[in-house]
Amino acid sequence: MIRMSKLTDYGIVLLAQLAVRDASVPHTARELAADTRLPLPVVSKLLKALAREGLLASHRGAKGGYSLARDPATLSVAHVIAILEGPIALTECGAHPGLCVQERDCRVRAPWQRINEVIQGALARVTLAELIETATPRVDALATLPFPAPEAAPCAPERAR
Amino acid sequence: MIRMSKLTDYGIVLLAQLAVRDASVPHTARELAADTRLPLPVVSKLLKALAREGLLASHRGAKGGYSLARDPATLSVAHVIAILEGPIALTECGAHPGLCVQERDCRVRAPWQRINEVIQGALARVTLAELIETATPRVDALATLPFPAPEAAPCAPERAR
DNA sequence: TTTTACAGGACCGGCTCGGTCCCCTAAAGT
DNA sequence: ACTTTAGGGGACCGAGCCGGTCCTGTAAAA
Repeated sequence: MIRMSKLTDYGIVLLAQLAVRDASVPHTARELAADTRLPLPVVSKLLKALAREGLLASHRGAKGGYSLARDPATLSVAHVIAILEGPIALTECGAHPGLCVQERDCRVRAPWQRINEVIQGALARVTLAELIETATPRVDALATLPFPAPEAAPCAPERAR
Repeated sequence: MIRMSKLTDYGIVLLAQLAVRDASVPHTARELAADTRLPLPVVSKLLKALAREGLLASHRGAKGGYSLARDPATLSVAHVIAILEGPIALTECGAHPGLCVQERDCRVRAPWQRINEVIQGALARVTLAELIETATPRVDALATLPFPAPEAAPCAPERAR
């Protein structure tokens, strides 16, 4: 359903949790698992990946744990997603060009690319810092959207398939 | 990778194909399969679903086939996606509230909802008619984006995981 | 030198996705 | 009427990925 994987979601939750905690001391996987009520092995795996990718700094041994490697204000959601689950693209051809038989002369390819850019852009403009602001910021920003509004979308169905 | 399913992608391609062809006569699944180079059974299944959902009009029997049930200019991509793969939501809790243990007191829930709305909005503003315009329209529209730009996203990695 | 905690794997069951097949019914043509 | 065309609605199925577990290192602190 145009979902990102749960793992990625968890990863962001973990980063948010770290951003909220005392930054001067590392936090263990166990701790974060408890905070977020996620299974420890999963948390562990995620933290390792995030550390490997440079988003977290890891500290081994007793009194070890993980801490944010950068300012939450400079870390975009898009970045995290890209790291955790690869390039952001709704369509196959967006992520891995050259696999689709009809890529040449596909009538809808170009517009999809643009849609992808829009989504990528939207995600790139949200920082970890913003995610953890409790007050919902700037609701009016939603009013401004790219693409013209043809008739304000009569499209809010439920389930399907 | 924040993908929609191939089926959905195909569905949109099929709609686009129909929008491009002569609207005064129905087109068969076989025809459309040939046009799009997609396997016939898949095309068939998709067309059935789209017809059932009211996006296409179906005509049985000899000289039968499918035709668009509405003006391409009034059909949003978001609508098609919603029909073909359910509610648009990046996170589980967006589509099916009440399943996540940490939904209460989840620190990042609200912002995600807003991100979902942005994406939903972006998709809602693209019509089938726009998808098939060959000339790429309005590149400058991308400049205007919701959410502030913290540092214009240094995040275009490749692969991962 | 013992304990704590990360590093890096392998591994695995289940579910969904992409794809196929089959039998039925409706509409045209003859 | 009967045959042909083409959609309607299923069931079905294999492969792949996803979410989750586990185990064996190794580094750092006490």
